Amino acid sequence: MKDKTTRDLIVEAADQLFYQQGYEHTSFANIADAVKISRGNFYYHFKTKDEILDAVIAARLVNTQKMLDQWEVEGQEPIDRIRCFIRILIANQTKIMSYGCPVGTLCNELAKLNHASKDQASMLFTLFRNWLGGQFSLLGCNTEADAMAMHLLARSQGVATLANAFHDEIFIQQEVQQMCDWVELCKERASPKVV
Amino acid sequence: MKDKTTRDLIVEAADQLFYQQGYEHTSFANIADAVKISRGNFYYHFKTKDEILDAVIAARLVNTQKMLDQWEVEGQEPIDRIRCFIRILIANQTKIMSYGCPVGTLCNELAKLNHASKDQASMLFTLFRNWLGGQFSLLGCNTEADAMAMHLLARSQGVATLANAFHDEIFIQQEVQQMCDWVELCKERASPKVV
DNA sequence: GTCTATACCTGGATAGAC
DNA sequence: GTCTATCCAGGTATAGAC
Repeated sequence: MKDKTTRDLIVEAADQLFYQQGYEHTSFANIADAVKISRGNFYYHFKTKDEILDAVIAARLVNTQKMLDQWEVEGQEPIDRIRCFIRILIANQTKIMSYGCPVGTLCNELAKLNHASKDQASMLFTLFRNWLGGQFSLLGCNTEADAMAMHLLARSQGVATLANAFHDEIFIQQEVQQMCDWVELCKERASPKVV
Repeated sequence: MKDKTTRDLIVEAADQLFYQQGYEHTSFANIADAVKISRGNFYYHFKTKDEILDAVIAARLVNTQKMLDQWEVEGQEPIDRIRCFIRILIANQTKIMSYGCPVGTLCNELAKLNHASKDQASMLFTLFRNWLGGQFSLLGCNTEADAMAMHLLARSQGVATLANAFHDEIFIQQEVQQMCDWVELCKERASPKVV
């Protein structure tokens, strides 16, 4: 269970490099160097570059789902769980300022390439969307739960894009605070405290 | 004043292609085809691909400034002008759903390439930021004007990213409406109507 | 200013030895 | 399963004729 196969190592390295350099800009040589295997060996594990991309997306889907499951445990109330989501902007702020959001930037790139796997990449967003939608439902925002999930997802995406462009972590923190306030407000509107 | 030079045509074609396909994915051959000149001729006008990128960014800066100046004329009140900004999401929704925001996606790509011109590309955001900041100041939100500009910029970026991933124009329209409502609220808070 | 031809390199992909 | 050697396409860039 502990030692990773070469295939796993390739996927892991590719995942990182695709994030940091972009899919197209990352060559087999780059990945091979990172894993410390020869380029030829590569093709034993993956026949094409597209196959690696698919494997990377699949791995991200699994890891994302795990993270969501984890938040389900960590956050007692729906509002706490939503805050877990918002706070990834803080937790990952250094990376975000350098490379943007891993999901958003990948979707952007694949859309421009009109790549066959672009819809698969969007599934990463769908995972967050559905999970957030579920939390907003639990919060009492039944009819608008999905719209609110999309709204929050969009705001966090925008923050990542601008934080990347301006390298501004104060901005991230301000916006995170505002998003938390907004969720709080949503909750109160959905089930007003009886005073 | 009317006939465009070959250089202008190259910049125009490159601008479009960089937007639709991304900078890296666009080859000289692509641009040459679009302009209907030979690849060789290319190098008479630009020595390297980076030079074309710089020219494209410079052109976008000029065009963006023109657009902002235009909004200054079109919108009587600051709030009308800010609405001009918000509504580009609607005006360009088809393109946005296919290729995302031209500014955000370019900045993302150049950041990953760690390209020398990435800061120049971010200047496009700065143009919007400062202009919006000016409008929010006029609206009466003096101390927070810049933060509000950044907030609105971020929200529109996020909307573009998700609209691209989900190809959802209803979502764009809903979010545009919410942004307009938010600006309205900002205005009222800054200078409350005396009833 | 525009063209053709071409040099040169990188990157994806294959073949076959070990 | 991993390696070396190699092929081939495509992309940047140059030279030089017109």
